[in-house]
Amino acid sequence: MNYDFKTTEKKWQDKWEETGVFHASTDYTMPKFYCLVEFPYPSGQGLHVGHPRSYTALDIVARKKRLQGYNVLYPMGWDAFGLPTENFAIKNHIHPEIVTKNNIAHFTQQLKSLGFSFDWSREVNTTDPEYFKWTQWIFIQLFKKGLAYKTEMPVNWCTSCKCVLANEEVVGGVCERCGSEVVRKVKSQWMLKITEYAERLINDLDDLDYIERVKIQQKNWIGRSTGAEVDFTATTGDTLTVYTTRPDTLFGATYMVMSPEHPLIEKWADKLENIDAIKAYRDEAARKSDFERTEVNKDKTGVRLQGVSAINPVNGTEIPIFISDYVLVSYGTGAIMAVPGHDTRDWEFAKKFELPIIEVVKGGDVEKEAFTDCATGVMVNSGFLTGMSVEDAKKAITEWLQKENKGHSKVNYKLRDWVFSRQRYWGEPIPIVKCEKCGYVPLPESELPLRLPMVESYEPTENGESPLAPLTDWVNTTCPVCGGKATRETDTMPQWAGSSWYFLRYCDPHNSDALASEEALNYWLPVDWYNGGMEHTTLHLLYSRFWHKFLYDIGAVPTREPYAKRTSHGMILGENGEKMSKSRGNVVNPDDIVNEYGADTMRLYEMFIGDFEKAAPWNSASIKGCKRFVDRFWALQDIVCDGEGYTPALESAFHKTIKKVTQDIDSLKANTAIAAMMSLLNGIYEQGRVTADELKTLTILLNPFAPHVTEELWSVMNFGGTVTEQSWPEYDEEKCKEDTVEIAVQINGKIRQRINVAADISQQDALALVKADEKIAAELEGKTVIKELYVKGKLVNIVVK
RNA sequence: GCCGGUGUGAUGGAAUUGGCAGACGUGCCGGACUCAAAAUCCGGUGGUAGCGAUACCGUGCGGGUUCGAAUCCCGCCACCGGCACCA
Repeated sequence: MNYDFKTTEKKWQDKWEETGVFHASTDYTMPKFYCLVEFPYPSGQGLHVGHPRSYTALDIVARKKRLQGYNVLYPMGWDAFGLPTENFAIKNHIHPEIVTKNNIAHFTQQLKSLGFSFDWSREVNTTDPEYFKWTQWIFIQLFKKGLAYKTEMPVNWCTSCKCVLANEEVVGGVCERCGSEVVRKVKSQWMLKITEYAERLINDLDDLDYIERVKIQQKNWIGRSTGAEVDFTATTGDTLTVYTTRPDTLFGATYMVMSPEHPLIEKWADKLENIDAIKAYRDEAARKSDFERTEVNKDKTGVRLQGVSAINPVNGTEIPIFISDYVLVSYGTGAIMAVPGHDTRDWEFAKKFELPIIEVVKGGDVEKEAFTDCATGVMVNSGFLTGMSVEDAKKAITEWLQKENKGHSKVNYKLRDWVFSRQRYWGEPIPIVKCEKCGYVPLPESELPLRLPMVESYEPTENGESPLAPLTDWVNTTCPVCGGKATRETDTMPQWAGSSWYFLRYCDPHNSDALASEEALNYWLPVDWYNGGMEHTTLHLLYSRFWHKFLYDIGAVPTREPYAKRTSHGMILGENGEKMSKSRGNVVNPDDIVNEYGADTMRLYEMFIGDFEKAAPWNSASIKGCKRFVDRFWALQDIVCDGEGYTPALESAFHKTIKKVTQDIDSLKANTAIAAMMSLLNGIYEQGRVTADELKTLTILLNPFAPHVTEELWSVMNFGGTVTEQSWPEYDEEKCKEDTVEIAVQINGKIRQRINVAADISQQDALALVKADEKIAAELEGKTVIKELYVKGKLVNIVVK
């Protein structure tokens, strides 16, 4: 009988929905396992074949954990605010709410057709007011603790989205989402003080089970460096403070550079003889886009300040000051001491402006290039530091600065505060009003959720205002504190807001008194296993760790960290090895695969495609192998024989396969788990029959991967109940071993023969057997044996001369 | 430039405390079934030489360590990802 996947898969999906068999239990005495995948943005394009790669992998984990007796939470929801929906809505004159609803319906149907064991009773949606009520609540708590503040500052402005972007959203100088040019624009913006958590965000990584590349990428992004702040005195009497990671080179500082935007420039305006040239340079720098300004290989430019110079605190030398756009206002103090002998950028600048270069660390040739090696150099021309190693000199000079009150050690981070406002409609309204008397005032919690007003037009404005700004009826309000005139904040939150805490809501999704009950959070947190894309490492993953730590600090959640374990899947590429995209015409639609081959085959194929962590090209031809596997498994029912337990020929194979599949699921190697089951299946067909017990074992093993065909087989075989009610099979370590093994026989490391021996044979016996072999005996004839090696169960190597 | 990763048959990929390279799948070749095709089943399939047993070569390139290297070390090359004037 052929396997009819179409009706069978639908039948079981309906049954799972009806019985709610995958709903997580609220029996908090059971051992728990919280298994999480990144919830999708329900785009108009529907599901991508990349989505099921992650969802299937953790579905396998979730299903196996349930069979092992855990209370498993494997939820799904929608990260539904965002620009594509808004843009589609604008173009087609449909409200974003409707667009979102339709997209979610489509996604839901697609996900259900793949048979994932999500707990649909806990579905969350970031655009649901009952959900974003709590997103707004968290924002208010941040505001109350001084971690949300509004400030005027230069921000990244996407010229196409007409909206500001967080630093994390600017990739290679262009907008992460649309690829358009990003320019600098001064705007008043809500900011979140993620920098306050920089140290903890780095340090706490140590105790987490994240794959190494995620940790490294987050650390690099946060960018901690240790150095010193040094106070130089300007000839105006002002203190000009710089940050440096090389305080040891202080004697080699021959000039200073301030960023063009440095505030002291304004202060010194009347003392600067060339103020016009300075202002012209600053204006030019301001006009440049981020991309132009940070282009690395461009020539150094700058202007020397005429009329003001600085005194090097360590030796009293008067040195010139420049402004140049290679110094950033937003990092350190916005000014540097330049040591051209030992910094590549300073060296280039010094060569161009013909400034003196002093060697203070021996080991290179500072006339040819900057010598930047810290490990081997010895201090020279450096007063009391001369003769020290770089490391010792750093300590000595920092102590000296501290003692002389001219500086101190200092840690800096590349991480910047998070720009949190967006000038768009389809996002959470920021629940703050501006009162003429009281300033910024949060809405009382009783007024949450603050809903989006219904509007006719939500097009972005050219002047950079939010589409909500013209709605005077909504904007004008009264101050919750004094009752006076006030206006609402019209910017909305970025898409990353709702996704920063959604995993908390799954624990208790219908709670109207709190983001989730204490009891539920105590039980479910932390997430035991979280899988998602590498592209979120410095965005969602970092943001949500920040929010979680904040919530921990105010006692709203019981754990310091949200996710105990983080893994990441590789991308599925198009058949031509390029990234899948409409414009490349290489997009594979998961619906087509499910229709043609069925969900089980699709799931197996996506897991079998290769190493889960690596990118893999789609290959239509290879799917057949998985389809054959499903059909051959189904056909096992035709060769079921009498008898119990495992047949002797296959007993060890079964134990080994159970072991392999069990371990491989836990280490995210579904590809080799499937290969092992294919091998076992081949072994069964070679034997020509299978016992009911054997079939039961294989069915349970395969169930997490191919849930439909396994349930159907279980049912037609009348094995009783359903597979989901069974227990995960156990293996016996002893029985994984074969009685006899084939070992390789090497002479001088080259294989000359293979022989069968008892698995537990001693070295002595093995060697005796080997030497009795005709071929080996002939090889050894007339040679001197120097060494004999035996690796148990693997090989014998005889070294001869 | 800095950080991380990858490189294995025709092809996707297996194999890591150093121990039989190429598991499993695809494709291809041959056979069975069929009027025929598809599907299915059986056998073969790294390269070179040979009828053959077998021999030699073989994991990006060049060295090294070792009885033994895809795996470890040194030096390169290519590709992918991230960061990038962060002092």
